Amino acid sequence: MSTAAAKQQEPNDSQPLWREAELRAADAMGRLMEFWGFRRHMGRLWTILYLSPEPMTTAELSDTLQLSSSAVSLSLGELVRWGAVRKTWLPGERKDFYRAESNVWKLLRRVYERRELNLVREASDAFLDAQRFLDEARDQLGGRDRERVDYMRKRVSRLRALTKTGERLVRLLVAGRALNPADLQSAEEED
Amino acid sequence: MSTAAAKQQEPNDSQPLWREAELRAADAMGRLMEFWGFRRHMGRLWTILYLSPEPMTTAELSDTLQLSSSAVSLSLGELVRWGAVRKTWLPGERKDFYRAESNVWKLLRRVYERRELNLVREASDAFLDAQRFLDEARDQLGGRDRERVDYMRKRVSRLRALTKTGERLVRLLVAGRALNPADLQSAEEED
DNA sequence: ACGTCTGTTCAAGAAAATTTGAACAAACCG
DNA sequence: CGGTTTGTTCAAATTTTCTTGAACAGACGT
Repeated sequence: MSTAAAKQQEPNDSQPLWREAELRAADAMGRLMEFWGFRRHMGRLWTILYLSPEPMTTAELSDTLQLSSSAVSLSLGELVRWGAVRKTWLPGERKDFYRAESNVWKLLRRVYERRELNLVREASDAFLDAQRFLDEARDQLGGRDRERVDYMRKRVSRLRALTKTGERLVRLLVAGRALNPADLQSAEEED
Repeated sequence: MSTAAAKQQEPNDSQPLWREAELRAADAMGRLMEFWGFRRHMGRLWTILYLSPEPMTTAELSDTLQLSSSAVSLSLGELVRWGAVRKTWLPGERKDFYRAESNVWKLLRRVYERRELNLVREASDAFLDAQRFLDEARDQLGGRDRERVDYMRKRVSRLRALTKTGERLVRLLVAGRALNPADLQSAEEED
């Protein structure tokens, strides 16, 4: 009965007994996601879906988390774009239903592939740009200034090596291969 | 001459030739840091210091990046707390000088140890809490509702396993050991 | 075709964060 | 000491991000 009632938008006073547990888990995931650079609601919504044996509607979600329908629509749409949530339709129902993609590892790989890889590549390109500017400057300078530019060139190239290493690391992660930090450290030596 | 002049707060029009390169690199790192959840200025300041052969003063830094002295003080202080920048003093100088910690790997480890480890542990604890609430609820329910709670318990315990795995992963990273994603995936099975 | 039910988009309002100048404090010099 | 230089803290102001309600659009059943 309580299960069935939960399906309708039910008055705030008769929450299912497990609601508290649900919310705690959702909030924990929300904090993780927020820290990781996503909207906090994405983590919360995903968790509610992940904990539900049945696909849910936006109405149930906004009821559970006390969110406006537009907030749900926004974050849910983003989750769908990231492949973290799937739309499904139940026969005889007009509403959209949603279920969580439950393979978290797959999700992680996708995010790293689409987002982190980009990020690190852009940084790498920017360092390359910086190097070009330094090369230009070097040609016009001599003496102490040229020495200084040479120092900077070494440092920038080390930064670039770092991002390249990061790129490699993310690629390995995305490919599901083993990571060996020893490789990573090799890019660094003291001064 | 230009080198010496840069030491004083110099009028905006006579920038050293390498300034552009410096700024590009600094901005790239700023974006990385911001994405990683730090103040963007932390990345920029660190980079300027990292590219300088000599320790620098706050005045030089605020001049280079066009930041107010309070902004420099704030972000620089945070960098010092993270061990990413060191104060040094030059004989005969009253000002504080700063130099960048140049072992980036060491920095990464420190951040993961202090920040990410905490984060993941808190999430883990929250999931544990959620489990307790579910156990309580389970005792008071029967039939479909109990089944539903049991489903949720399985799922929450999978989330908890996930954060535990994350914790292990961060520990390995911090210890500089090899990471094997095969271990990580083991925590997951479809439904 | 019309009215109803769903979901999305948008712009205004609210909330949160960053930024800054000024006040304060501390160290140093003569 | 008194004055100067340097660094930090604070609260106000700005910017940015989030949130929401209302308008819009699409699909469906009658």
